[in-house]
Amino acid sequence: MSRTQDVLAATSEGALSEYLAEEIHRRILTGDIRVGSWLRQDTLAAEFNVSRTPVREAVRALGGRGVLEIIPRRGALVIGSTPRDIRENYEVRAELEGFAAELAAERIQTAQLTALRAAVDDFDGIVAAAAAPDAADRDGELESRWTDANERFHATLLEAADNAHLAASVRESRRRLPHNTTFAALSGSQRQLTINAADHRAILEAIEASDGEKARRLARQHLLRAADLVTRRFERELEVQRRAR
Amino acid sequence: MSRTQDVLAATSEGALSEYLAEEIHRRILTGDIRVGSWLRQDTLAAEFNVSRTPVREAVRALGGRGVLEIIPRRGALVIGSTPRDIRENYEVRAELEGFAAELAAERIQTAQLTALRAAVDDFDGIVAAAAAPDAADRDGELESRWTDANERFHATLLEAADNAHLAASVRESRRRLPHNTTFAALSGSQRQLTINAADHRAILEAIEASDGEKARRLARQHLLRAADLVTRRFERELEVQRRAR
DNA sequence: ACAACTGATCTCGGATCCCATATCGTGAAA
DNA sequence: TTTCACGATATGGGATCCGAGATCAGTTGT
Repeated sequence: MSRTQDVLAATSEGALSEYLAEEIHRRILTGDIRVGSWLRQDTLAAEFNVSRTPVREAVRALGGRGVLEIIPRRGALVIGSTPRDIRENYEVRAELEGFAAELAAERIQTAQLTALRAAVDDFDGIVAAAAAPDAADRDGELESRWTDANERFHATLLEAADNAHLAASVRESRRRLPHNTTFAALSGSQRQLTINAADHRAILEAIEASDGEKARRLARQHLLRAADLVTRRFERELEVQRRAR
Repeated sequence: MSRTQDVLAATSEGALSEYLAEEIHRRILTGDIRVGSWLRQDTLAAEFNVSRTPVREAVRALGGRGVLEIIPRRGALVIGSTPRDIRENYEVRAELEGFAAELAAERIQTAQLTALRAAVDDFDGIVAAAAAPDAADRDGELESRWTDANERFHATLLEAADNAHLAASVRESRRRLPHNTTFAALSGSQRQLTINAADHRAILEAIEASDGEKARRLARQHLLRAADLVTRRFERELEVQRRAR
Protein backbone atom coordinates (compact mmCIF):
# COMPACT_ATOMS: atom_id res chain seq x y z
CA MET A 1 0.00 0.00 0.00
CA SER A 2 2.82 2.35 0.78
CA ARG A 3 4.07 1.35 -2.65
CA THR A 4 0.87 2.62 -4.13
CA GLN A 5 1.30 5.85 -2.26
CA ASP A 6 4.79 6.21 -3.63
CA VAL A 7 3.56 5.72 -7.13
CA LEU A 8 0.77 8.21 -6.70
CA ALA A 9 3.17 10.73 -5.27
CA ALA A 10 5.57 10.23 -8.14
CA THR A 11 2.89 10.66 -10.73
CA SER A 12 1.37 13.78 -9.26
CA GLU A 13 0.22 16.05 -12.01
CA GLY A 14 0.91 13.60 -14.80
CA ALA A 15 -0.41 10.47 -16.35
CA LEU A 16 0.42 7.27 -14.54
CA SER A 17 1.20 5.50 -17.78
CA GLU A 18 3.85 8.11 -18.56
CA TYR A 19 5.54 7.43 -15.28
CA LEU A 20 5.34 3.68 -15.83
CA ALA A 21 6.83 3.96 -19.31
CA GLU A 22 9.66 6.06 -17.97
CA GLU A 23 10.31 3.74 -15.06
CA ILE A 24 10.19 0.55 -17.12
CA HIS A 25 12.50 2.12 -19.66
CA ARG A 26 14.87 3.13 -16.89
CA ARG A 27 14.93 -0.40 -15.53
CA ILE A 28 15.73 -1.77 -18.95
CA LEU A 29 18.52 0.72 -19.44
CA THR A 30 20.05 0.01 -16.05
CA GLY A 31 19.92 -3.70 -16.73
CA ASP A 32 17.42 -4.27 -13.95
CA ILE A 33 15.18 -5.84 -16.58
CA ARG A 34 17.17 -8.17 -18.76
CA VAL A 35 17.48 -7.63 -22.49
CA GLY A 36 15.77 -10.41 -24.38
CA SER A 37 13.32 -11.19 -21.60
CA TRP A 38 9.56 -11.17 -21.99
CA LEU A 39 7.49 -8.58 -20.19
CA ARG A 40 4.12 -9.76 -18.86
CA GLN A 41 1.58 -7.04 -18.38
CA ASP A 42 -0.02 -8.49 -15.27
CA THR A 43 3.37 -9.15 -13.70
CA LEU A 44 4.30 -5.52 -14.21
CA ALA A 45 0.91 -4.44 -12.91
CA ALA A 46 1.42 -6.45 -9.74
CA GLU A 47 4.96 -5.12 -9.43
CA PHE A 48 3.77 -1.51 -9.49
CA ASN A 49 0.53 -2.15 -7.62
CA VAL A 50 -1.58 -0.74 -10.42
CA SER A 51 -4.05 -2.27 -12.82
CA ARG A 52 -3.15 -3.51 -16.25
CA THR A 53 -4.67 -0.53 -18.05
CA PRO A 54 -1.85 1.98 -17.54
CA VAL A 55 0.70 -0.80 -17.93
CA ARG A 56 -0.72 -1.62 -21.35
CA GLU A 57 -0.40 1.98 -22.44
CA ALA A 58 3.15 2.18 -21.13
CA VAL A 59 4.14 -1.02 -22.92
CA ARG A 60 2.55 0.22 -26.10
CA ALA A 61 4.37 3.54 -25.81
CA LEU A 62 7.71 1.80 -25.33
CA GLY A 63 6.91 -0.38 -28.31
CA GLY A 64 6.40 2.76 -30.35
CA ARG A 65 9.79 4.04 -29.26
CA GLY A 66 11.46 0.84 -30.36
CA VAL A 67 12.39 -0.19 -26.84
CA LEU A 68 10.12 -3.23 -26.91
CA GLU A 69 9.06 -5.54 -29.68
CA ILE A 70 5.34 -6.15 -29.26
CA ILE A 71 4.04 -9.44 -30.59
CA PRO A 72 0.24 -9.67 -30.55
CA ARG A 73 -1.07 -12.13 -27.98
CA ARG A 74 2.45 -13.20 -27.13
CA GLY A 75 3.91 -10.37 -25.13
CA ALA A 76 6.60 -7.73 -25.31
CA LEU A 77 10.22 -8.58 -25.95
CA VAL A 78 12.95 -6.34 -24.56
CA ILE A 79 15.17 -5.06 -27.36
CA GLY A 80 18.75 -4.43 -26.32
CA SER A 81 21.12 -1.74 -27.49
CA THR A 82 24.29 -2.82 -29.20
CA PRO A 83 27.47 -0.74 -29.40
CA ARG A 84 26.57 -0.23 -33.03
CA ASP A 85 23.17 1.18 -32.04
CA ILE A 86 24.86 3.69 -29.79
CA ARG A 87 27.30 4.76 -32.45
CA GLU A 88 24.57 5.11 -35.08
CA ASN A 89 22.47 7.13 -32.68
CA TYR A 90 25.29 9.53 -31.93
CA GLU A 91 26.11 9.85 -35.61
CA VAL A 92 22.57 11.00 -36.33
CA ARG A 93 22.66 13.40 -33.43
CA ALA A 94 26.01 14.73 -34.66
CA GLU A 95 24.33 15.71 -37.91
CA LEU A 96 21.29 17.19 -36.21
CA GLU A 97 23.17 19.13 -33.56
CA GLY A 98 25.68 20.26 -36.16
CA PHE A 99 22.80 21.68 -38.12
CA ALA A 100 21.45 23.26 -34.96
CA ALA A 101 24.79 24.91 -34.26
CA GLU A 102 24.87 26.34 -37.77
CA LEU A 103 21.38 27.76 -37.42
CA ALA A 104 22.19 29.08 -33.96
CA ALA A 105 25.22 30.93 -35.29
CA GLU A 106 22.91 32.79 -37.62
CA ARG A 107 19.94 33.36 -35.36
CA ILE A 108 20.98 33.34 -31.71
CA GLN A 109 19.61 36.08 -29.50
CA THR A 110 21.46 37.84 -26.74
CA ALA A 111 19.70 36.12 -23.84
CA GLN A 112 20.49 32.74 -25.33
CA LEU A 113 24.09 33.75 -25.90
CA THR A 114 24.31 34.70 -22.25
CA ALA A 115 22.96 31.30 -21.20
CA LEU A 116 25.45 29.56 -23.49
CA ARG A 117 28.34 31.53 -22.03
CA ALA A 118 27.24 30.68 -18.50
CA ALA A 119 27.15 26.98 -19.32
CA VAL A 120 30.61 27.11 -20.90
CA ASP A 121 32.00 28.91 -17.84
CA ASP A 122 30.45 26.20 -15.67
CA PHE A 123 32.29 23.54 -17.64
CA ASP A 124 35.56 25.28 -16.92
CA GLY A 125 34.69 25.45 -13.23
CA ILE A 126 33.96 21.74 -13.21
CA VAL A 127 37.26 20.94 -14.90
CA ALA A 128 39.08 23.03 -12.31
CA ALA A 129 37.25 21.31 -9.46
CA ALA A 130 38.04 17.89 -10.91
CA ALA A 131 41.68 18.87 -11.20
CA ALA A 132 41.91 19.68 -7.50
CA PRO A 133 44.15 17.25 -5.58
CA ASP A 134 41.38 15.81 -3.39
CA ALA A 135 38.88 15.52 -6.23
CA ALA A 136 36.93 12.40 -5.35
CA ASP A 137 33.46 13.15 -6.68
CA ARG A 138 31.64 12.36 -3.45
CA ASP A 139 27.89 12.03 -3.82
CA GLY A 140 28.24 12.76 -7.52
CA GLU A 141 28.18 16.51 -7.15
CA LEU A 142 30.47 17.03 -10.11
CA GLU A 143 28.37 14.69 -12.20
CA SER A 144 25.18 16.55 -11.45
CA ARG A 145 26.85 19.90 -12.14
CA TRP A 146 28.28 18.63 -15.42
CA THR A 147 24.96 17.10 -16.47
CA ASP A 148 23.17 20.30 -15.65
CA ALA A 149 25.59 22.45 -17.64
CA ASN A 150 25.45 20.03 -20.55
CA GLU A 151 21.67 20.03 -20.58
CA ARG A 152 21.59 23.80 -20.55
CA PHE A 153 24.19 24.09 -23.30
CA HIS A 154 22.45 21.75 -25.70
CA ALA A 155 18.94 22.92 -24.84
CA THR A 156 19.96 26.53 -25.41
CA LEU A 157 21.61 25.62 -28.69
CA LEU A 158 18.44 23.96 -29.91
CA GLU A 159 16.33 26.85 -28.73
CA ALA A 160 18.58 29.28 -30.56
CA ALA A 161 18.31 27.19 -33.73
CA ASP A 162 14.62 28.06 -33.62
CA ASN A 163 13.37 24.98 -35.44
CA ALA A 164 10.77 23.00 -33.51
CA HIS A 165 11.06 19.88 -35.65
CA LEU A 166 14.80 19.80 -35.24
CA ALA A 167 14.40 19.99 -31.46
CA ALA A 168 11.80 17.23 -31.58
CA SER A 169 14.05 14.99 -33.65
CA VAL A 170 16.95 15.42 -31.26
CA ARG A 171 14.66 14.74 -28.30
CA GLU A 172 13.40 11.57 -29.96
CA SER A 173 16.92 10.41 -30.67
CA ARG A 174 18.14 11.06 -27.15
CA ARG A 175 15.20 9.14 -25.74
CA ARG A 176 16.29 6.01 -27.51
CA LEU A 177 19.43 5.66 -25.44
CA PRO A 178 20.47 5.59 -21.79
CA HIS A 179 20.92 9.11 -20.46
CA ASN A 180 23.66 10.48 -18.30
CA THR A 181 26.21 8.03 -19.53
CA THR A 182 28.39 10.66 -21.11
CA PHE A 183 29.78 11.97 -17.86
CA ALA A 184 30.52 8.47 -16.65
CA ALA A 185 32.52 7.97 -19.82
CA LEU A 186 34.27 11.33 -19.43
CA SER A 187 35.00 11.31 -15.75
CA GLY A 188 37.57 8.58 -15.99
CA SER A 189 40.07 10.91 -17.56
CA GLN A 190 40.95 14.45 -16.67
CA ARG A 191 42.17 14.86 -20.22
CA GLN A 192 38.84 13.96 -21.78
CA LEU A 193 37.02 16.28 -19.42
CA THR A 194 39.31 19.13 -20.45
CA ILE A 195 38.81 18.37 -24.13
CA ASN A 196 35.06 18.32 -23.58
CA ALA A 197 35.06 21.75 -21.95
CA ALA A 198 37.26 23.10 -24.75
CA ASP A 199 34.83 21.66 -27.32
CA HIS A 200 31.96 23.55 -25.81
CA ARG A 201 33.91 26.77 -25.68
CA ALA A 202 35.01 26.42 -29.29
CA ILE A 203 31.43 25.94 -30.42
CA LEU A 204 30.40 29.00 -28.44
CA GLU A 205 33.17 31.07 -30.03
CA ALA A 206 32.17 30.04 -33.53
CA ILE A 207 28.59 31.04 -32.75
CA GLU A 208 29.76 34.35 -31.29
CA ALA A 209 31.67 34.95 -34.52
CA SER A 210 28.52 34.07 -36.50
CA ASP A 211 30.57 31.43 -38.30
CA GLY A 212 27.83 28.90 -39.02
CA GLU A 213 29.95 26.51 -41.00
CA LYS A 214 32.61 26.30 -38.32
CA ALA A 215 30.00 25.91 -35.58
CA ARG A 216 28.48 23.03 -37.46
CA ARG A 217 31.82 21.32 -37.96
CA LEU A 218 32.81 21.71 -34.32
CA ALA A 219 29.47 20.55 -32.95
CA ARG A 220 29.52 17.55 -35.23
CA GLN A 221 33.05 16.69 -34.15
CA HIS A 222 32.09 17.17 -30.52
CA LEU A 223 29.25 14.67 -30.76
CA LEU A 224 31.36 12.17 -32.67
CA ARG A 225 34.02 12.37 -29.98
CA ALA A 226 31.37 11.68 -27.37
CA ALA A 227 30.19 8.78 -29.52
CA ASP A 228 33.65 7.25 -29.34
CA LEU A 229 33.90 7.58 -25.60
CA VAL A 230 30.42 6.31 -24.83
CA THR A 231 30.61 3.43 -27.29
CA ARG A 232 33.95 2.26 -25.93
CA ARG A 233 32.72 2.44 -22.38
CA PHE A 234 29.57 0.55 -23.31
CA GLU A 235 31.64 -2.17 -24.97
CA ARG A 236 33.70 -2.51 -21.81
CA GLU A 237 30.53 -2.79 -19.73
CA LEU A 238 29.13 -5.46 -22.01
CA GLU A 239 32.39 -7.36 -21.63
CA VAL A 240 32.17 -7.13 -17.85
CA GLN A 241 28.58 -8.34 -17.89
CA ARG A 242 29.52 -11.21 -20.16
CA ARG A 243 32.30 -12.32 -17.88
CA ALA A 244 30.10 -12.05 -14.81
CA ARG A 245 27.59 -14.36 -16.42
CA MET B 1 -22.83 -3.32 -37.21
CA SER B 2 -21.63 -3.43 -40.77
CA ARG B 3 -19.41 -0.54 -39.74
CA THR B 4 -17.90 -2.70 -37.06
CA GLN B 5 -17.28 -5.39 -39.62
CA ASP B 6 -15.50 -2.93 -41.85
CA VAL B 7 -13.27 -1.83 -39.04
CA LEU B 8 -12.45 -5.37 -38.06
CA ALA B 9 -11.65 -6.22 -41.64
CA ALA B 10 -9.38 -3.22 -41.95
CA THR B 11 -7.49 -4.03 -38.80
CA SER B 12 -6.94 -7.68 -39.56
CA GLU B 13 -3.67 -8.81 -38.08
CA GLY B 14 -2.92 -5.61 -36.24
CA ALA B 15 -3.91 -3.67 -33.18
CA LEU B 16 -7.15 -1.75 -33.49
CA SER B 17 -5.63 1.28 -31.81
CA GLU B 18 -2.96 1.45 -34.52
CA TYR B 19 -5.61 1.56 -37.17
CA LEU B 20 -7.57 4.18 -35.27
CA ALA B 21 -4.51 6.37 -34.79
CA GLU B 22 -3.72 6.14 -38.47
CA GLU B 23 -7.28 6.87 -39.51
CA ILE B 24 -7.74 9.79 -37.13
CA HIS B 25 -4.44 11.23 -38.26
CA ARG B 26 -5.52 10.84 -41.88
CA ARG B 27 -8.77 12.66 -41.21
CA ILE B 28 -6.90 15.50 -39.59
CA LEU B 29 -4.48 15.76 -42.49
CA THR B 30 -7.25 15.74 -45.07
CA GLY B 31 -9.08 18.43 -43.16
CA ASP B 32 -11.97 16.11 -42.39
CA ILE B 33 -11.33 16.90 -38.74
CA ARG B 34 -10.81 20.60 -38.27
CA VAL B 35 -7.60 21.99 -36.85
CA GLY B 36 -8.21 23.60 -33.49
CA SER B 37 -11.23 21.47 -32.71
CA TRP B 38 -11.58 19.30 -29.63
CA LEU B 39 -11.64 15.54 -29.92
CA ARG B 40 -13.91 13.68 -27.50
CA GLN B 41 -12.98 10.11 -26.86
CA ASP B 42 -16.51 8.77 -26.60
CA THR B 43 -17.57 10.66 -29.70
CA LEU B 44 -14.74 9.04 -31.63
CA ALA B 45 -15.62 5.68 -30.09
CA ALA B 46 -19.22 6.04 -31.27
CA GLU B 47 -18.00 7.19 -34.67
CA PHE B 48 -15.92 4.08 -35.17
CA ASN B 49 -18.30 1.73 -33.35
CA VAL B 50 -15.66 0.64 -30.88
CA SER B 51 -15.22 1.18 -27.18
CA ARG B 52 -13.20 3.98 -25.68
CA THR B 53 -10.24 1.77 -24.79
CA PRO B 54 -8.57 1.61 -28.21
CA VAL B 55 -9.58 5.21 -28.87
CA ARG B 56 -7.74 6.29 -25.75
CA GLU B 57 -4.58 4.55 -26.88
CA ALA B 58 -4.86 6.05 -30.34
CA VAL B 59 -5.35 9.55 -28.94
CA ARG B 60 -2.42 9.08 -26.62
CA ALA B 61 -0.24 7.88 -29.48
CA LEU B 62 -1.16 10.89 -31.59
CA GLY B 63 -0.42 13.09 -28.62
CA GLY B 64 3.02 11.54 -28.43
CA ARG B 65 3.57 12.32 -32.11
CA GLY B 66 2.67 15.95 -31.56
CA VAL B 67 -0.49 15.73 -33.65
CA LEU B 68 -2.73 16.38 -30.67
CA GLU B 69 -2.32 18.43 -27.54
CA ILE B 70 -3.68 16.36 -24.67
CA ILE B 71 -5.05 18.30 -21.72
CA PRO B 72 -5.94 16.09 -18.75
CA ARG B 73 -9.67 15.88 -18.11
CA ARG B 74 -10.32 18.42 -20.82
CA GLY B 75 -9.76 16.62 -24.05
CA ALA B 76 -7.43 16.58 -27.02
CA LEU B 77 -6.85 19.63 -29.15
CA VAL B 78 -5.99 19.23 -32.82
CA ILE B 79 -2.69 20.93 -33.59
CA GLY B 80 -2.46 22.29 -37.11
CA SER B 81 0.56 22.48 -39.34
CA THR B 82 1.71 25.88 -40.41
CA PRO B 83 3.75 26.60 -43.54
CA ARG B 84 6.64 27.17 -41.19
CA ASP B 85 6.20 23.70 -39.70
CA ILE B 86 6.37 22.19 -43.13
CA ARG B 87 9.49 24.09 -44.05
CA GLU B 88 11.22 23.21 -40.78
CA ASN B 89 10.31 19.57 -41.23
CA TYR B 90 11.75 19.44 -44.72
CA GLU B 91 14.89 21.25 -43.58
CA VAL B 92 15.52 18.56 -40.99
CA ARG B 93 14.87 15.84 -43.53
CA ALA B 94 17.21 17.58 -45.97
CA GLU B 95 20.00 17.18 -43.41
CA LEU B 96 19.11 13.60 -42.60
CA GLU B 97 18.66 12.43 -46.16
CA GLY B 98 21.77 14.32 -47.19
CA PHE B 99 23.66 12.36 -44.58
CA ALA B 100 22.01 9.17 -45.83
CA ALA B 101 23.13 9.91 -49.37
CA GLU B 102 26.69 10.43 -48.22
CA LEU B 103 26.71 7.15 -46.33
CA ALA B 104 25.06 5.38 -49.25
CA ALA B 105 27.77 6.62 -51.61
CA GLU B 106 30.32 4.86 -49.42
CA ARG B 107 28.42 1.70 -48.57
CA ILE B 108 25.84 0.91 -51.22
CA GLN B 109 25.65 -2.68 -52.43
CA THR B 110 25.00 -3.80 -55.97
CA ALA B 111 21.42 -4.95 -55.42
CA GLN B 112 20.56 -1.60 -53.89
CA LEU B 113 22.25 0.22 -56.72
CA THR B 114 20.12 -1.75 -59.15
CA ALA B 115 16.96 -0.77 -57.28
CA LEU B 116 18.02 2.87 -57.28
CA ARG B 117 18.67 2.79 -61.03
CA ALA B 118 15.27 1.22 -61.65
CA ALA B 119 13.54 3.95 -59.65
CA VAL B 120 15.42 6.68 -61.51
CA ASP B 121 14.48 5.13 -64.86
CA ASP B 122 10.87 5.06 -63.73
CA PHE B 123 10.98 8.78 -63.02
CA ASP B 124 12.12 9.38 -66.59
CA GLY B 125 9.28 7.22 -67.88
CA ILE B 126 6.78 9.21 -65.85
CA VAL B 127 8.14 12.49 -67.15
CA ALA B 128 7.83 11.20 -70.69
CA ALA B 129 4.27 10.04 -70.09
CA ALA B 130 3.34 13.37 -68.56
CA ALA B 131 4.83 15.15 -71.56
CA ALA B 132 2.59 13.23 -73.96
CA PRO B 133 0.00 15.48 -75.65
CA ASP B 134 -3.04 13.76 -74.11
CA ALA B 135 -1.54 13.56 -70.63
CA ALA B 136 -4.50 14.02 -68.35
CA ASP B 137 -3.64 11.92 -65.35
CA ARG B 138 -6.89 9.97 -65.31
CA ASP B 139 -7.49 7.97 -62.14
CA GLY B 140 -4.17 9.23 -60.81
CA GLU B 141 -2.10 6.56 -62.48
CA LEU B 142 0.86 8.86 -62.88
CA GLU B 143 0.61 9.94 -59.29
CA SER B 144 0.66 6.40 -58.01
CA ARG B 145 3.59 5.53 -60.27
CA TRP B 146 5.51 8.59 -59.15
CA THR B 147 4.76 7.96 -55.47
CA ASP B 148 5.86 4.36 -55.84
CA ALA B 149 9.13 5.27 -57.53
CA ASN B 150 9.78 7.97 -54.94
CA GLU B 151 9.14 5.59 -52.05
CA ARG B 152 11.49 3.04 -53.55
CA PHE B 153 14.20 5.61 -54.21
CA HIS B 154 14.23 7.04 -50.71
CA ALA B 155 13.71 3.71 -48.98
CA THR B 156 16.60 2.20 -50.91
CA LEU B 157 18.79 5.18 -50.12
CA LEU B 158 18.12 4.77 -46.41
CA GLU B 159 18.67 1.05 -46.61
CA ALA B 160 21.99 1.61 -48.35
CA ALA B 161 23.02 4.10 -45.67
CA ASP B 162 22.83 1.15 -43.28
CA ASN B 163 22.04 3.15 -40.15
CA ALA B 164 18.88 2.03 -38.38
CA HIS B 165 18.58 5.14 -36.24
CA LEU B 166 18.88 7.38 -39.24
CA ALA B 167 16.08 5.48 -40.95
CA ALA B 168 13.96 5.70 -37.81
CA SER B 169 14.52 9.46 -37.53
CA VAL B 170 13.49 10.02 -41.13
CA ARG B 171 10.42 7.83 -40.64
CA GLU B 172 9.46 9.81 -37.55
CA SER B 173 9.88 13.09 -39.37
CA ARG B 174 7.84 12.00 -42.36
CA ARG B 175 5.04 10.85 -40.08
CA ARG B 176 4.62 14.34 -38.73
CA LEU B 177 3.38 15.69 -42.04
CA PRO B 178 0.74 14.92 -44.67
CA HIS B 179 2.03 12.33 -47.09
CA ASN B 180 1.75 12.27 -50.84
CA THR B 181 1.57 16.00 -51.18
CA THR B 182 4.80 16.25 -53.07
CA PHE B 183 3.41 14.93 -56.32
CA ALA B 184 0.43 17.22 -56.08
CA ALA B 185 2.86 20.11 -55.78
CA LEU B 186 4.99 18.83 -58.66
CA SER B 187 2.33 17.79 -61.08
CA GLY B 188 1.23 21.30 -61.83
CA SER B 189 4.32 21.99 -63.85
CA GLN B 190 6.03 19.84 -66.43
CA ARG B 191 9.20 21.78 -65.69
CA GLN B 192 9.22 20.91 -61.98
CA LEU B 193 8.58 17.28 -62.77
CA THR B 194 11.57 17.25 -65.13
CA ILE B 195 13.78 18.93 -62.54
CA ASN B 196 12.68 16.38 -59.96
CA ALA B 197 13.61 13.47 -62.18
CA ALA B 198 16.96 15.09 -62.94
CA ASP B 199 17.58 15.56 -59.21
CA HIS B 200 17.12 11.88 -58.57
CA ARG B 201 19.41 10.94 -61.43
CA ALA B 202 22.11 13.32 -60.27
CA ILE B 203 22.02 11.84 -56.77
CA LEU B 204 22.28 8.36 -58.26
CA GLU B 205 25.27 9.38 -60.38
CA ALA B 206 27.10 10.86 -57.41
CA ILE B 207 26.52 7.62 -55.51
CA GLU B 208 27.69 5.57 -58.48
CA ALA B 209 30.86 7.69 -58.52
CA SER B 210 31.25 7.11 -54.76
CA ASP B 211 31.31 10.87 -54.32
CA GLY B 212 29.79 11.10 -50.86
CA GLU B 213 30.14 14.83 -50.46
CA LYS B 214 28.44 15.56 -53.77
CA ALA B 215 25.67 13.06 -53.05
CA ARG B 216 25.00 14.78 -49.76
CA ARG B 217 24.88 18.20 -51.32
CA LEU B 218 22.55 17.10 -54.10
CA ALA B 219 20.19 15.21 -51.82
CA ARG B 220 20.03 18.15 -49.47
CA GLN B 221 19.30 20.50 -52.34
CA HIS B 222 16.67 18.10 -53.67
CA LEU B 223 14.78 18.08 -50.39
CA LEU B 224 15.03 21.84 -50.00
CA ARG B 225 13.58 22.27 -53.48
CA ALA B 226 10.71 20.00 -52.52
CA ALA B 227 10.29 22.06 -49.36
CA ASP B 228 9.81 25.19 -51.46
CA LEU B 229 7.22 23.59 -53.70
CA VAL B 230 5.24 21.93 -50.93
CA THR B 231 5.30 24.96 -48.67
CA ARG B 232 4.13 27.27 -51.42
CA ARG B 233 1.34 24.94 -52.37
CA PHE B 234 0.30 24.59 -48.76
CA GLU B 235 0.19 28.36 -48.38
CA ARG B 236 -2.05 28.60 -51.42
CA GLU B 237 -4.36 25.93 -50.00
CA LEU B 238 -4.57 27.76 -46.68
CA GLU B 239 -5.48 30.90 -48.57
CA VAL B 240 -8.24 29.06 -50.45
CA GLN B 241 -9.62 27.63 -47.23
CA ARG B 242 -9.54 31.04 -45.62
CA ARG B 243 -11.46 32.60 -48.46
CA ALA B 244 -14.00 29.78 -48.46
CA ARG B 245 -14.68 30.39 -44.82
C1' DA C 1 -26.57 44.52 -10.71
C1' DC C 2 -22.61 41.95 -9.85
C1' DA C 3 -19.85 38.62 -7.61
C1' DA C 4 -19.22 34.38 -5.25
C1' DC C 5 -20.65 29.86 -4.06
C1' DT C 6 -22.66 25.40 -5.05
C1' DG C 7 -24.11 21.45 -7.41
C1' DA C 8 -25.19 19.23 -11.97
C1' DT C 9 -22.87 17.55 -15.78
C1' DC C 10 -19.22 16.28 -18.72
C1' DT C 11 -14.80 14.12 -19.70
C1' DC C 12 -10.90 11.66 -18.94
C1' DG C 13 -7.97 8.15 -16.27
C1' DG C 14 -7.82 3.78 -13.85
C1' DA C 15 -9.96 -0.81 -12.51
C1' DT C 16 -12.32 -4.82 -13.61
C1' DC C 17 -14.53 -8.09 -16.57
C1' DC C 18 -14.93 -10.85 -20.71
C1' DC C 19 -13.42 -12.96 -24.91
C1' DA C 20 -10.34 -14.44 -28.80
C1' DT C 21 -6.19 -16.64 -29.70
C1' DA C 22 -1.65 -18.79 -29.08
C1' DT C 23 0.95 -22.20 -26.57
C1' DC C 24 1.75 -26.43 -24.43
C1' DG C 25 0.66 -30.91 -22.72
C1' DT C 26 -1.71 -35.18 -23.03
C1' DG C 27 -3.71 -38.95 -25.24
C1' DA C 28 -4.97 -41.73 -29.14
C1' DA C 29 -4.00 -43.69 -33.54
C1' DA C 30 -0.84 -45.16 -37.15
C1' DT D 1 7.64 -45.08 -30.94
C1' DT D 2 6.24 -41.14 -33.34
C1' DT D 3 2.94 -37.91 -34.83
C1' DC D 4 -1.26 -35.55 -34.99
C1' DA D 5 -5.35 -33.76 -32.79
C1' DC D 6 -7.78 -31.87 -29.15
C1' DG D 7 -8.34 -29.51 -24.93
C1' DA D 8 -6.53 -26.89 -20.74
C1' DT D 9 -4.25 -22.77 -19.63
C1' DA D 10 -2.11 -18.43 -20.08
C1' DT D 11 -1.94 -13.87 -22.14
C1' DG D 12 -3.22 -9.85 -24.38
C1' DG D 13 -6.95 -6.93 -26.53
C1' DG D 14 -11.51 -4.81 -26.13
C1' DA D 15 -15.75 -3.49 -23.44
C1' DT D 16 -17.70 -1.76 -19.47
C1' DC D 17 -17.75 0.26 -14.88
C1' DC D 18 -16.34 3.60 -11.44
C1' DG D 19 -14.12 7.68 -9.48
C1' DA D 20 -11.71 12.31 -9.64
C1' DG D 21 -11.39 16.70 -11.35
C1' DA D 22 -12.97 20.55 -14.18
C1' DT D 23 -16.42 23.48 -16.38
C1' DC D 24 -20.64 25.93 -16.41
C1' DA D 25 -25.06 27.50 -15.03
C1' DG D 26 -28.15 28.81 -11.56
C1' DT D 27 -28.91 30.79 -7.25
C1' DT D 28 -28.09 33.58 -3.39
C1' DG D 29 -26.20 37.26 -0.84
C1' DT D 30 -24.21 41.79 -0.72
